[in-house]
Amino acid sequence: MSSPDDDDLIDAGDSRVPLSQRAMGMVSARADFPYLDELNPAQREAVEALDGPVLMLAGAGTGKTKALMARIAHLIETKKAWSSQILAVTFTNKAAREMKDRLEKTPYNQKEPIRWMGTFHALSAKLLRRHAELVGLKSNFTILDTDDQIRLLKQLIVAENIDEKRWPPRLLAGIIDTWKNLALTPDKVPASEAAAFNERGIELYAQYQERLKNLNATDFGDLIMHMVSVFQNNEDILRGYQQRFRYILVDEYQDTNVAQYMWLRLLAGGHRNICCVGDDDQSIYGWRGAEVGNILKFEKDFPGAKVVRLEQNYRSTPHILGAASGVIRGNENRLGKELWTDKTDGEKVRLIGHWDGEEEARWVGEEIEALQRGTRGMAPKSLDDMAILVRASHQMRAFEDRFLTIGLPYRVIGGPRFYERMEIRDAMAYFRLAVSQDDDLAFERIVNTPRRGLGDKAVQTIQMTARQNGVSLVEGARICASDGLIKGKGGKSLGQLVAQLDRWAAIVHLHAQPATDDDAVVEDDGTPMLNLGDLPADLPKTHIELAEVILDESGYTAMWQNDKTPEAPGRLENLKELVKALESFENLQGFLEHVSLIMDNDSEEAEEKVTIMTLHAAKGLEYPAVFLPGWEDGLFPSQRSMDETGLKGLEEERRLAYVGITRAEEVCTISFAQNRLVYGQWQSQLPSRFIDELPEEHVVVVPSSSGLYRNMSGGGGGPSQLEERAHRADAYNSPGWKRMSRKGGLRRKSPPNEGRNVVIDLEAVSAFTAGDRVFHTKFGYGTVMEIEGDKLDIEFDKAGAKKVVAKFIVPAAKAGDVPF
DNA sequence: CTGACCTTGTTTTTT
DNA sequence: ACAAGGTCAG
Repeated sequence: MSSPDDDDLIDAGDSRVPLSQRAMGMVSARADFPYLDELNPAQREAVEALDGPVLMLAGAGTGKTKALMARIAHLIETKKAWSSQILAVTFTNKAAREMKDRLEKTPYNQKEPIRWMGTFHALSAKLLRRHAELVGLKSNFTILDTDDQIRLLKQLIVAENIDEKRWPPRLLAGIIDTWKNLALTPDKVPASEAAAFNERGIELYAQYQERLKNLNATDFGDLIMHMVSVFQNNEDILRGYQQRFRYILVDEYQDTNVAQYMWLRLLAGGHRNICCVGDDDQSIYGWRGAEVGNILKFEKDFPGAKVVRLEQNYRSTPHILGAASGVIRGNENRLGKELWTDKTDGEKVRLIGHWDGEEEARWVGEEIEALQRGTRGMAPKSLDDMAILVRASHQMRAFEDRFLTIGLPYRVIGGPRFYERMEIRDAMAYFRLAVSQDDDLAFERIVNTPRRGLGDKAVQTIQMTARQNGVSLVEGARICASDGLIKGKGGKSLGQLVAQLDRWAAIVHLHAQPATDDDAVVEDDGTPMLNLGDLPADLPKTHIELAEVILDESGYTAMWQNDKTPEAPGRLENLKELVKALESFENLQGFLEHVSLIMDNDSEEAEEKVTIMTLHAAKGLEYPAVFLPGWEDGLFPSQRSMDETGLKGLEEERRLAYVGITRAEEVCTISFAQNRLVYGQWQSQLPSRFIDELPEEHVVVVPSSSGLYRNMSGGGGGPSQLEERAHRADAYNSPGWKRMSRKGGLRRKSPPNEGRNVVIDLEAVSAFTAGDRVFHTKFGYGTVMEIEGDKLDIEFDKAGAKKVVAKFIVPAAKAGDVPF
């Protein structure tokens, strides 16, 4: 296990603190600090204001990372601080890694890297491991993810005999999270909050915390909240860290929640050398506890704070900036900032209305191909330079379907993360058990995976036995197996499992060696250096081999090898990748400790692809060409957001629109559809109110094939906006539309423009006859058995029999070709 | 214990 | 429409 004190507060770094006074005299000629010359005046101001609180209001694309890097360089070059005295906080591992990479590339890269650079959670975990006992944990506590958290809550709810229907674990998890985001321990939850979920909620919260303590575990929220408690209740410890971290840098400050804010305030409390970088106009995570208020009241919280605005944008054309500014101007609650640029040329933001979502997707596909060829006098663009940003992930489907049929390569960002995948979590549960047999959650997860004939009943018996004897589930299982409490096949396989667990644990024990505390919060690249020469030859020699053995012996690998579903090969592939990831760690323990906090899977693909993702996922990214589809009231701004949080919600949606537009460098295309399939029902849509807010002089309306959207207005403000919207709504009440919608009825399967589709479908169907060999992008190869209407009955080689709409099918011979 | 049905709730997502 | 999660019969 790690030695938590190895670089504690009073390390060498602190005893030879470079006194600021001494350093001050040396800051004079700029020639000493050439990186300052690369900055614009605002950036330089932010960089040179090293002492005292600073708020860097950095608009989209204004070079805030550059300024941050320069600031770190400046802190070190002016000898204000050693790198070990700088605390740099980010929200995502990606941001932390990026910062680290970029810093390494600067010529001012310090001899030693900034060790205290990482996410709130990673840094908190690192700190909490040193002080775990103060909140009733051991230093090797495990960090549960959301899935574990919910399963635990579910157990609690069931144990308490509470109706699961009325109080779903997910809901309770959400409420507890909210409280934790506010740094409210169970004893501090105010009565007013309690009313929201009945007193029972607090009770359950307290029980849940108790249970976590017993499991020696934390959830994500705990990491921050526990550290706030530690700081609040232990002045000496707090003072130690205040002294150690002489300079604090915070990225994406607008995303901090209350608990994180307290965390920062406590740490910055002494010297007040805190520099927060953020953009109130890009605060889009209010729904998960982020407090825009934190950034809005910075000056009040840190009196005498210097506020620097970075407003020169290096990313987008003037029209794109103009459109974005026009939209964001609609928000009341903002500090105020206006982006500007040196650039002079560039196209206007394009706006187009479509008949329905399908047509929208088709049009975007064509536009992408046009951009690829080079259009409107622009040089050809790579697919990597284009992105489609949607409000909700279900919007992606239409694009995926379309791109699949025309063979346009795309990548979807988002979706389940690597370590959230079932197979990865299962494998990890095995590893966790090998390392610690006390891990009840892990045991529950894998006890019947692969199938061992141990269902609910058996698990209940094990749980009862464990509880009666006051031991872990593994011990309980051991008793059940040996005492024959579980009979037959199940009992036998349970005995086997326990024996295997013992064997793996023994091997882990053999491998055990004095571990070194690794300080790389961002990433660990320690190479495995095991010295296990004295192990019997047939035993796995490294943790990597052990992992393979575990997956093999448990039958887990075999389970997927025998699985016929098309996902199975991918899952096996993921398992291989997981084992490979072990290489960067010294042992299983080290791996497990870090994986919950740092494992991402952004593997770089070689092929050029269009990116499809949500607006949220796009924050911080930029693309030469951006498509913003689905700008329809109710979808964007989202109805739910407005219903739940009213004006606040609407303003956050507007910021989302701002984020979307400002992702674009050269080409920005906004679109909406007049009809959309919502929860299986056709709905007629109104263009988004944000469209009215786009200044006319920065927008050009593109004629669409359905031609229903004619008069584009500038949003002049005032009552005319409503009029305009109503006026445009007329387009949807045209005789043609009325006829369509009446004909469409409620049960129609095809969209209101059925005529066109039927033709296509029939064409598509007629291309096949029974017995044809065909290909489908998701199900693979198969044989046509029968034709029913526009659907084909296909017996897929891997995926079995399925009915598929003909247009998704390609003759096997030219798989990948466009079907029409 | 498992597979076939039925009910339910559908924004955004990190750690 | 559709996926996920729960229920219930074999």
